Amino acid sequence: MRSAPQDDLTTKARIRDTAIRLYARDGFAKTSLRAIATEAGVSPGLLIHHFGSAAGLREACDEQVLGVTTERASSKMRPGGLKHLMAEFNRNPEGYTLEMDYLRQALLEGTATSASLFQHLVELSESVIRSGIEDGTVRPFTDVRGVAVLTALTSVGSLAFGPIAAEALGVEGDWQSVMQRIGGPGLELYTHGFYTTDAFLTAYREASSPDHDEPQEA
Amino acid sequence: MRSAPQDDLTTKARIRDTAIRLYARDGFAKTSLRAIATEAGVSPGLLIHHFGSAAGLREACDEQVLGVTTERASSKMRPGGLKHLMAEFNRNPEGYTLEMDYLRQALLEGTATSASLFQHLVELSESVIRSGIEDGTVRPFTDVRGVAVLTALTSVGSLAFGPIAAEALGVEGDWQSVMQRIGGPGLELYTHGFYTTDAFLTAYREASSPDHDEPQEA
DNA sequence: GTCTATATAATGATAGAC
DNA sequence: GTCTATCATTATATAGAC
Repeated sequence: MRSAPQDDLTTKARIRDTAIRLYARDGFAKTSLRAIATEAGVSPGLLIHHFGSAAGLREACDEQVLGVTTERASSKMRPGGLKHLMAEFNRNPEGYTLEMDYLRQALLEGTATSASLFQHLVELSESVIRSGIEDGTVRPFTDVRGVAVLTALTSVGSLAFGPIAAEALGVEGDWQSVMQRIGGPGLELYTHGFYTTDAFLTAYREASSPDHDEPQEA
Repeated sequence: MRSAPQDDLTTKARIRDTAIRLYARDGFAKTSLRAIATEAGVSPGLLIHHFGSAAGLREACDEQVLGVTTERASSKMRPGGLKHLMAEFNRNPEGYTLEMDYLRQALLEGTATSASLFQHLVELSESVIRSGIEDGTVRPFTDVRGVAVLTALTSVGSLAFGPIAAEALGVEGDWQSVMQRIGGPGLELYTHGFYTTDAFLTAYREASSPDHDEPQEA
């Protein structure tokens, strides 16, 4: 589906796609209009002509990437479709790298886009957890939203710091390799837990029980 | 211990501390020498005089923050001291915000510093897990390093995206609030697991058993 | 040690020819 | 639609006075 990204496109679209590629690779702050123009084989002024400003170009890129991603995600996101989506990702991880790398940079940049992205991820996690609790496959957590935020944090952490984690694991490559390596341990953790004892949890609960509402002082 | 950061310091040290504060608050890319100089009440040229270049100042700040942090961490990191460190953090979260915010920015920036930081975190996680396995409080995971990387990813994810997660949780404040809110759910997850059934884990293990070494094709 | 003044490079953006 | 030329701004860094 992305066989010929260079041809059969208007110059404007070609500029936008080049920008997405460079943004995804080098980040937003380090990617200048000149660099994009050179890479796309046009003059710097043309970018302004088409997109009005650097911010305008950035917006167009955001719109494109978010559009492609959410469309792809929602088309696979009917009940039980999450598994399907993960399977498709495993079948063809390369097909998702561009958008994922772009979203990674957006996350690291920390603007409104990333906040909205994280929000969506939490909502998704929460709905998955709730339906899991209903059909009995997921434990009935006392603070479902808290768990949703925690899993979302793990997800964005893996996305954002996958390249760094790859070094730590000694695997070459980027976050895809990390995802594959971490899938097993993660599933093990999510199935059997981490601790073999309730001691830590009960200690924590006692410390934060109503008669100790200031755990700092205990 | 940080009662009077402005007084009783050489001008050079005062510049450095001002830089750390601005870097921690606004990030490295968005903090210019001029901004630091103005905030410190000196001329821009003086920063160059003392630190040679912008990169030199940055290095001095890295060294200072990493020095303080690792010293503080290692002094508390004798066996079983992790709990002590967390308790101290809970007693006085504000005392750690400056260094944490700085490290957060370093992580988000994604340079060599952040890679080294992540490495340390993985090593720490792994040693904690291994000693936990030895004394029987932690499950004997098949891939200890994988679990260590996963927990490290969760940690840096929480640090890096705490402010964003705070919005999603509706709590005001930054990552400290998130940490406190997430502690309970995390402990619950780490004690009882996420799923109520082994089905997902066994399915995964069957899919990646030796006779299916290419799970994409299965 | 500290300042002022200036050099140099890179950025986003404008104007107008083609 | 596209380019060239230019401007204004901002950044780091230098030189030399005090």
